[in-house]
Amino acid sequence: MVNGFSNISRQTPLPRSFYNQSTLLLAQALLGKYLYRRWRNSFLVGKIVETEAYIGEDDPACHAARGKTNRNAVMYGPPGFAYIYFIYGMYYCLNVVAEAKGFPAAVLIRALEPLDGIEQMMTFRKNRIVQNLTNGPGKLCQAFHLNRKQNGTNLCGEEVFITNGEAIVSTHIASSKRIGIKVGMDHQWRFFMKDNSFVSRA
DNA sequence: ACGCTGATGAAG
DNA sequence: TTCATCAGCGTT
Repeated sequence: MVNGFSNISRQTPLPRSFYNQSTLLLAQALLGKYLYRRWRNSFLVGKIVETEAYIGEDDPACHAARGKTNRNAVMYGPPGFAYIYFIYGMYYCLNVVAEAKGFPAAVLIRALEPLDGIEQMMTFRKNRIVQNLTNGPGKLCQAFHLNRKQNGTNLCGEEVFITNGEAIVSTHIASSKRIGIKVGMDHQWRFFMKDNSFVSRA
């Protein structure tokens, strides 16, 4: 144990092929996976426990609903890259680009269960309550120090990546309407772990 | 329930 | 250039 980090050996980043699949399947497949963020030769690590799918130009809630712009360009690129955008004047949200190049879709990472580097997360969040570090999309970006500099980052690289994590039983996954949007409410495209206390809301 | 905060993109 | 909007959070 050095500087609050344990010395667990990290797993191998998931390959690009993992991200090249249906956004709805990817959103569920990401549950239980581990998000790694390199920080000063150590890693901040969290288990993904809540996601949302945003799928193509026909999804009115998707940032690509009005076509390609500078802001959403990463979503139109190849899968397995980070789409990070600034929202509400003060927060960032982390998305994982899904599906083949040219089709704009992504999975929003909405909540994590902190696993390693918790002291560093507390510093970034200015909050010492573990429960309150990563239970929301803006919060987890603050805890993992993710911002516009990481927009477009290759998730098969060294700085930010996702590993196999833990196997999840499908019966432990629940779905609901997506949170914080006013359109596209006809879909249940939010997925989360039942009974995990780090999910952003019940 | 509301204020904070600023990038975004559509309208003019 | 102006303006409403916004995939959130913390405090009331």
